[in-house]
Amino acid sequence: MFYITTAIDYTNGSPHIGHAYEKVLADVLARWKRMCGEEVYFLMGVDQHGQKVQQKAAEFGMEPLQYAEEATARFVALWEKLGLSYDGWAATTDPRHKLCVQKILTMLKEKGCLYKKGYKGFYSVRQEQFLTDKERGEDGSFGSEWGEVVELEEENWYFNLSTHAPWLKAFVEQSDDVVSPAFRKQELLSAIERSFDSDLCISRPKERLSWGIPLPFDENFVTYVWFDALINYISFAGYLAEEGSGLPEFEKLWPAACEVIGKDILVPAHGVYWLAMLHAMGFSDDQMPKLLVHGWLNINGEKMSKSTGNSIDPNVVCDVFGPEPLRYYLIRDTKTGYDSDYDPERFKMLFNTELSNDMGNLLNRSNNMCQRYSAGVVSIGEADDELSAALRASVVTTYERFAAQMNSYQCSEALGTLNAHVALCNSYIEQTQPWVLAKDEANMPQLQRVLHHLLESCAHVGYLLGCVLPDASNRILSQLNVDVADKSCSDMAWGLLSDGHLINEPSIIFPRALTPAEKEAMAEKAAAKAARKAANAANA
RNA sequence: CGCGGGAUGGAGCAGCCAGGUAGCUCGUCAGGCUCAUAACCUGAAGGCCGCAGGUUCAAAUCCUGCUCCCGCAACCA
Repeated sequence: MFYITTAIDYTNGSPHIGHAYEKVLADVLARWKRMCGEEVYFLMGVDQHGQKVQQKAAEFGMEPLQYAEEATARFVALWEKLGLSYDGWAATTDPRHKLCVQKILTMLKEKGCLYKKGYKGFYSVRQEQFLTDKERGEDGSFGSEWGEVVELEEENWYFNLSTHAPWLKAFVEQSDDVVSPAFRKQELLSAIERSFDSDLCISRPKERLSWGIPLPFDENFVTYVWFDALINYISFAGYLAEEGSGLPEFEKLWPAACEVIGKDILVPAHGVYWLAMLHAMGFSDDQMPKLLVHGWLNINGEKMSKSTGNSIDPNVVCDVFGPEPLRYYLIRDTKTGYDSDYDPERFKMLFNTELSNDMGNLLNRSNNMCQRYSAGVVSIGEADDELSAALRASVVTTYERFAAQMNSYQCSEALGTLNAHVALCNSYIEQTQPWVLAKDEANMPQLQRVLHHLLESCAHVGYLLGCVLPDASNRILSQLNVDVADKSCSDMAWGLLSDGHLINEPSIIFPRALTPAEKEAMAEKAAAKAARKAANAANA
């Protein structure tokens, strides 16, 4: 079982393109594992409690639940649009989740992991949060942005994080795959150091914050939103679930094979709090989830932020380019784990070159020639030649490389592997020159061989593309009249097309995205080239 | 000395862990082809691999020091 989760998005605003990237990445991995024949459970969701939601709701004169549900609807609508194939939905206001959180709190209290303590500090009434020395200005006072600051003393419940720190440090040190990419480990280890001398406050007094899950043993408090949110990964996997809850069987899913998160929430939330929480609940070392940490999509090298107004709305991008081109761009132009830069020009370039010119055009020209020279019928002969053998060998290595790269989360590189085979096919056409072969009936066997090799290649490309672009994959395979629905990746081998196989009419899979001005510029360029050629011919 | 990431032809990146003639995509230029979405194929130009030392027969790659950029450290994928 491959249990994959994403961070649950906070419902205090609208999704931006970074949210979309994370979900598409997880979806691609989930689809890939399904293609490999593995059983997959893919969980996504929303984090609906907490202060920011309560504040936002108040701003709009709404109840927190109503506000959270409206925000949730915006996320769900985008996920629909992007074709995400999630199996479970984790909304933290779900009663089943609340029950699980409360059971865990009770259990931890019984185990002696929770305690109540007073805290005295400076509190910003406007921002509704405690301030630390870091918020103090040069002169030691708090800036005017905090409004009225009062010294406040209150009691709260704490989780004994520091008690688990030595275990956590040892666990992370010896593990070579708890977090990937590996370079994040150092960052995590230094964050763990900081947790040695401070416990985690896991409650908020109700008079300050009511929008949360009440502590089962102290009605005056609600649960801190991170403590609530992190539990979604197990609550919606069926942990401590009641009979008839409709949730999955926990023992089948856990531990999560892959929890996809952004680099900002590795520390302290997932790398420290979450692992320590699980350990406190009694999960053993081999029951710890694996974290896949991705980078950020920047805009012109700068962090995307609502305050500077450079946030990109994925809905708009979908409307302009379509959801699948967006999926392709996000995966292709981002090296998993690192930051990347959102650039509409590169977006168009990658789509037009790799998908339209190379892959789409390959299918189109292959299909066209098959229609023209062989009435859409594939025939398979006995003879062979070196170029064709090399093409078949490439299909084998393409599967091997693609699988290795996807299994190590290098999705962009996997698409590069696919493109390399496409380029080989285009080169194969130039070398075999089917349009020349077609001129002489005697060359028919060779021509048939070339067409067969091209179309079979296209079918494999279309199949592998399915984890990133499911819709385009279906269109390619249906054009080739190939059904691979019940095949897993390991079943795939040369021989999808049998002798006499009939393919369907060609149609453009990836129409080039060009503005009228760009089209005109291309036409001019082509005309100039033709004119130059004519002049050369005249000179000769 | 807080922590992490980055600096490679005009642009974006790979290569670095396991030293050995610098690779990919786009762009530019020149050819070729006409099956195809004015697409495709071939070739060329363009880089002293951030700087300075060191180790070595040999350094983009290992070591030391430095410079510059980005992020985290403080609700935010």
